[in-house]
Amino acid sequence: MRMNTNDVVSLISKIREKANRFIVSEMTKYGVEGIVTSHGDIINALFKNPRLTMAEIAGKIGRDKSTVTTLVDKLVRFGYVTKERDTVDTRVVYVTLTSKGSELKPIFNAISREVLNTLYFDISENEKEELVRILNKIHKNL
Amino acid sequence: MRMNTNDVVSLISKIREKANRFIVSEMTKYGVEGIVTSHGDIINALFKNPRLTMAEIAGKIGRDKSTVTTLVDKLVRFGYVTKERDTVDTRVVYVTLTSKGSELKPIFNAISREVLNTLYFDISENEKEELVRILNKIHKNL
DNA sequence: AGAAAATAGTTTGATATCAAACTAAAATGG
DNA sequence: CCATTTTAGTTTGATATCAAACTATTTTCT
Repeated sequence: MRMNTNDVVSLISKIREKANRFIVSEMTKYGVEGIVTSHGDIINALFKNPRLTMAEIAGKIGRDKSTVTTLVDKLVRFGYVTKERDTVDTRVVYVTLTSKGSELKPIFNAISREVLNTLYFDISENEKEELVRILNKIHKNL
Repeated sequence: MRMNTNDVVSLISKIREKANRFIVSEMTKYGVEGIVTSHGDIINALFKNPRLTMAEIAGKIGRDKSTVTTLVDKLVRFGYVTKERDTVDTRVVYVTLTSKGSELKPIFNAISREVLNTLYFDISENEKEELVRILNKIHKNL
């Protein structure tokens, strides 16, 4: 099969948008509103490391530090995280999960499973492995 | 291999962002600046149909009509397209390529080849077909 | 010790994106 | 024929995104 570049890139774009909409929609079902996937990336990063600097978050989620400022401030407003300035190096700001933020963990896990089940419906283990292997090659190529 | 949902979705997101950056960067190399991939989608649509309504463009590129208004206005400012109101149904606005817009065709084709060559480096025809087949399944699932 | 450079994070400005509301025109139905 | 509904596109407001510039602090170098 011979196909246009744009087909694959376009296909990947469409899948990504559909997946993002799916995730946002599932969040809403669990009563978690106003959160988009970038917020989710931050919270997931904090599940793994309960206390991160703004710079660490930016690095982990692949967003500009100015973007992270805006995203984190929104999560603060929603009560999911707190910001605190380091007392030793007052340039540094730490972000930590609140108890409300921690409560999102089972919800995020459930949504992950739902996305996984939907996305991988009728796709064999072989195909999954093949997909990830090829996508990793492509990721490396770009 | 057992992996997290977010890994695949995240991988797809990263590839899409890298591909978009690659394309924007290539555009700049050809002296085409200020154009992002959504503008490119509009121009590609016009390569196939030299005259489209705003609504048709929105449908073809999968963007909201208000977004298309903003994107098309920018392409007008840059001299790549013109807008003209239908004389029969004055609600309707047609978008057409200018000669300057048409000149982008060989550039877009060249960039497509470059993206293709880079993205598919060291990936066999078999792998390409497998990738597209599985991605289409996923797209359908979501 | 103090100046210069580097760093952390915020602010500013621009842009793409969407949803909702709006304006204006066309279509529909009574 | 006219009122109502529908449609096309624009405008408004909000938000995520980035780059550049900025402020404040720390580190480095002389």
